[in-house]
Amino acid sequence: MTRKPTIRDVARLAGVGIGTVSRVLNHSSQVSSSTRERILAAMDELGYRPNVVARHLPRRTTFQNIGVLTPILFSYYSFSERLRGVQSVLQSHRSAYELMLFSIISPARFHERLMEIIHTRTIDGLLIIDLVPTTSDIDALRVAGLPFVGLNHVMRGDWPCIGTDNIRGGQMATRTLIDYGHRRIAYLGDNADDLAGFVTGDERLKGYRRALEAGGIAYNPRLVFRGPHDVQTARQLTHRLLQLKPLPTAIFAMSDTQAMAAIAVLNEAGLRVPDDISVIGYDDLEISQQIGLTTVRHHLDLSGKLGTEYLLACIEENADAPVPMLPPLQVIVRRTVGVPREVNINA
Amino acid sequence: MTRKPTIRDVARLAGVGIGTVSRVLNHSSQVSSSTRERILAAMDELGYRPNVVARHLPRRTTFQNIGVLTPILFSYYSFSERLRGVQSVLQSHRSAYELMLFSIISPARFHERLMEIIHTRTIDGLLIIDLVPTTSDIDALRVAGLPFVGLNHVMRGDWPCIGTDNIRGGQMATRTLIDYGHRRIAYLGDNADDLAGFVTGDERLKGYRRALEAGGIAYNPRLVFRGPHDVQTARQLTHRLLQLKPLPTAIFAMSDTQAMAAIAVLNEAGLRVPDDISVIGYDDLEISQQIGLTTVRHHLDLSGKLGTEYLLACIEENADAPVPMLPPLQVIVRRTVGVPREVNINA
DNA sequence: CTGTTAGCGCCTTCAG
DNA sequence: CTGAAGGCGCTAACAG
Repeated sequence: MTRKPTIRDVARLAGVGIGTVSRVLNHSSQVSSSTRERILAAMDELGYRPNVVARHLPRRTTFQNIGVLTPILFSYYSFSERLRGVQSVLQSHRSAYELMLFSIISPARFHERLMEIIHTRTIDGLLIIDLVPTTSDIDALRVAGLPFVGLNHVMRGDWPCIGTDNIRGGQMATRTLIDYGHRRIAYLGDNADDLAGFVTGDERLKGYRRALEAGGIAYNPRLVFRGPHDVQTARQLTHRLLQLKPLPTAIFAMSDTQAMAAIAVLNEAGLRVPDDISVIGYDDLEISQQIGLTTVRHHLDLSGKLGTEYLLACIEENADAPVPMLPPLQVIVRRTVGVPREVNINA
Repeated sequence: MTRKPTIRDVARLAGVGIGTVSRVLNHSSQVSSSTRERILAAMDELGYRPNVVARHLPRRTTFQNIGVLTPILFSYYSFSERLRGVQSVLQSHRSAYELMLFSIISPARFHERLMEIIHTRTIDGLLIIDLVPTTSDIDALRVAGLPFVGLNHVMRGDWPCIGTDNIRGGQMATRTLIDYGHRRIAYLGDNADDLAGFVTGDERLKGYRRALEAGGIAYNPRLVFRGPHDVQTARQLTHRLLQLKPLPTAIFAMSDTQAMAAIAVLNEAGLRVPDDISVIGYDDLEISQQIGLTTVRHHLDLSGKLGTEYLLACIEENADAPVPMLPPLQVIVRRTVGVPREVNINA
């Protein structure tokens, strides 16, 4: 007998019925200590381990997992700060849910991936970050009876989500620069072509355009630099930006990561921030405070917390839990934005 | 009938046997298209969804999950970069494993948590990061037949792990400062008291001491600052460090996060880095390059990759896969370390 | 306190 | 091509 021992093997060896073995497995007090000992010994001798899957079938319980679906490679520091919020709620929650992390590289496969998760995974709820499910996605989620909560740019809808207004955030950032007197402002963001579906960058760009318009500044597409959301690309884009003449006097980067990369390149080129050129980011990472980056705070850690709490409420109360609200976006003024000054390194 | 429909309900409605329903569920070609249509219609009408757990029982398959066990709050940016490596391997791997994230706050509960994971979770393998399982932990893992790989400070052993030599890293960092001429070097690290079990900080401190010794410098415990591994604590510790007279001429921070916090506080106090005081970190986060932090590179992303590849090899080949080796540690010289200069802000 | 009996929902032979 | 039967490993009444 080389196969894994089952409850029946244990019962046979201990000379009892499988019911009794099941009782000791479930810590029932209804077993005399002598037979308990005998059964424990038998388990030990056989190296018996209860089959986790089999236990759930008659018991009709779930695995107590919640899933997080996110474009992880998108901007991983902010993801990390958000995840910290998720974890802190999960760990303090009375019913201990574990975390499954589903990430997608290509938004084109979002739908496909979602279906796969719904039908083959054992989760009790799903938190969908930075991605917006379509109507058919939502239907599928509902039909499957899988509670879900979105954490993204959608402000309201007939599905549960905690929205954050990226347009407004982009507008606030750009407006800040304009208020300082800037009129030639570049935008540094991710690539809409590759990332259709991850609309965050589009939204913030839209906010940028609105602020320009409100400030009476003409939109100039040559001041817009976009590419895949990673540090190397941000650096390359900044190098291209440095070819511009005249140079922009300020940059709005759609993420703190890109802002920091830009600042690095600017410094390497001999430009001082904010004396020669101003930079504002978006995220307010914990690290941004340390390096003095002026940025837009959208409460990453808190959003992870609220999203998770909301999801848990949806799972457990089953009713329509109240939708939590994130605090308003905030421009955090630090040291990378100043008044404009014309410089020309391309002279 | 308000309960969830089962395969039997579908069979009844479609007027077929459950075997045939099962066949269409499993995309068997052995079903005539007419009956398939009928069954599909019945499923649709009932809103039938196969029970995921029940499918696994007779099939004797696993859920294809791999777990990552880590002290997540420990230092989450480095965790994040490592995780990126894990995810990249998982997503490119032919058999699509999903990721379960188990984090522990208190190392005291490491063992307990591990047992819980082994016995109640459905994973095919476990990657244990920055934590070292005891002999009994390892036994339990083996008895349960759960493949596991460690990613930590243990360099070798009778269990599968990819080691990184924190002592040597700490030594290299400190040695670098000494080579620049520093003799009064502070150490900024995490708190051993709270975090017994997370020995990373102890190891790097040990390396610090060895380097001092080799450099003929007496160890001064008053130059050692330790506390919980978070930005606020790092800032407070740096403030305390600033009370010292004379001031140290250099700081070795056991993580880049702490190094950046320290630099921020130093700057706020009017000290310039590295002109007035030098700082070296440990991690080489992606962001560290951008801000010019001198640090020790231990290949975070790559370690996540190698660890995951190794684990997958252990799972699939079942044999003793060759233990991968991380490239050697490297001091990355950037702009936060210079020659010492006595300054006294406490005059 | 304990053994026995039904399932949990599905897959997989095995006959037809 | 299809139906019926017999598990997968365990839990949960139910009788004793």
